[in-house]
Amino acid sequence: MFHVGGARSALYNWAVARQSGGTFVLRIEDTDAARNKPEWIDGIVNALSAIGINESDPAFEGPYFQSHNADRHREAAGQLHAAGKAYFCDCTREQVQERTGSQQLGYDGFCRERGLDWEAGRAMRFRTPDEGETVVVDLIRGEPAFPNSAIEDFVIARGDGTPVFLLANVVDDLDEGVTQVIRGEEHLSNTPKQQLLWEALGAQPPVWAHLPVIVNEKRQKLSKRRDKVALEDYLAEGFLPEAMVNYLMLLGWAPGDDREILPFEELQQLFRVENVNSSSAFFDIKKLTAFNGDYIRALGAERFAAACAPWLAAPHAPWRPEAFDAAVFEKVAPLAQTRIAVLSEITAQVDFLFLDEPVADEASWAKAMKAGAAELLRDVRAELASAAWTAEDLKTVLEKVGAEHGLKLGKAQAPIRVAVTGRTVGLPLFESMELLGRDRVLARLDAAAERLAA
RNA sequence: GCCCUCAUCGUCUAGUGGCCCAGGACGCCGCCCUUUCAAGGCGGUAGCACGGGUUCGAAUCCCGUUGGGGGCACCA
Repeated sequence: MFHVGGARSALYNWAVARQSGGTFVLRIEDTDAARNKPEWIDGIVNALSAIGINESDPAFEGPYFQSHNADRHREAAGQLHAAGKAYFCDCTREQVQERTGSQQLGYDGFCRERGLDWEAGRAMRFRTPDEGETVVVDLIRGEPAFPNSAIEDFVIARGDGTPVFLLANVVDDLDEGVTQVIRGEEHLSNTPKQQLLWEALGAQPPVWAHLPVIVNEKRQKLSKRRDKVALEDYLAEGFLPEAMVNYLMLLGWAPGDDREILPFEELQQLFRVENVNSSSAFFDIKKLTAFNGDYIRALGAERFAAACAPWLAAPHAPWRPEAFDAAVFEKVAPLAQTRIAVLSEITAQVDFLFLDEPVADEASWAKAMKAGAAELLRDVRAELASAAWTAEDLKTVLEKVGAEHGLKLGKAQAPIRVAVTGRTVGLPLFESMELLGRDRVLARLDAAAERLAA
């Protein structure tokens, strides 16, 4: 699963990398090799590729697993210990809490001067400065300063000797020559720790850019558990990658002029990390949907048909596969194109053309089949039996019969529409009837009349 | 509890001391167009969290208050 927040970070990184001639590094950040599954990389690479971040591009570096660099992580831990910048500690959580008398206070530095040697079960802690402050250079937030006294001697290697994520990340970034890190705001508090590590390892920390988190309607950070956050899910539902990319780029940043719908190429050039907003942003599915509708309407006939294809076949399509007629679809496609905002909606727009019987939408039926509907249906049916069969002719017929019943076209078409398409709203009626053909239209009118009589 | 951070229409944002009695977009409402529904066109609704400063002048700078978010693991 690829998180939309991750997609936005990736897009921003990608834009910066391509602007500067740098590279975008894809790394699966998990220090535990046992947990690394090759499918993860495939899934993420596919998701990135779907939004235009291609593995084959020279700006793309990786992908690889962090755990593959485990030896280097250990080496760095050893280096820190040898330099006296880290020490071993055998305290348990309970012991620390007992000494400090608090669950909130962090580690008390008990083992700092004990000179413990490595032994299974002893963690390695980094010796943080007692005074001064650590200043983080952040392109989005300025230079937040963290008092060193508030940073406890944190663990950098576990009791089994394996380095933790915090250290592993620094070592990898350092080895790869990373100079700029664009990541989520949730990492900001850990940044001073990482910077201390960079410095202890004798290197210059990178410049950071901590993006505001993406939140739900309750203003909480989007989470897998309660929110729909998988990029793949949105794509699978019929959001176009281009629309998603456009929307994501604008979540926390704006090009500056009043334009919003822009191709990625242009957004990429206009993008400036330092102009990214610092406050959290709400993931607004309504606006995403509006963007998507825009992108759908801009599609050429061929691309639109191709985009719809998955929804016109099993398992999405409710009709028998052999009932689908591509030529018919091609004719109504332009009419349907302005009526859907998400591709999955195409099915309900055209289903009456391919279903043996139109769907029975009871609300529509109740709304349209009022008093007089039966008579109208009967008279229209009689005229239609011999009328010329073009949309224009059909309209003329209905206008005429409607007038005889004292109805304007808008009112008269309603029962016919429900009888023929099953719904009160949908594609233009006469064009639909023309495509459906006389036999099927008459049969449906008969069926409706029958139901009305019962 | 401690540390960090954020604050412009409901939402995403423009705005970096006068161009702003705040602009755009989504949403919502209305009108036009119209065979329904859309699309399209036109119009409307709605905001600088609060309180103090600084300044001739503040959405913009400073301080405070309130409210929100994130982090503080031998998780990543």
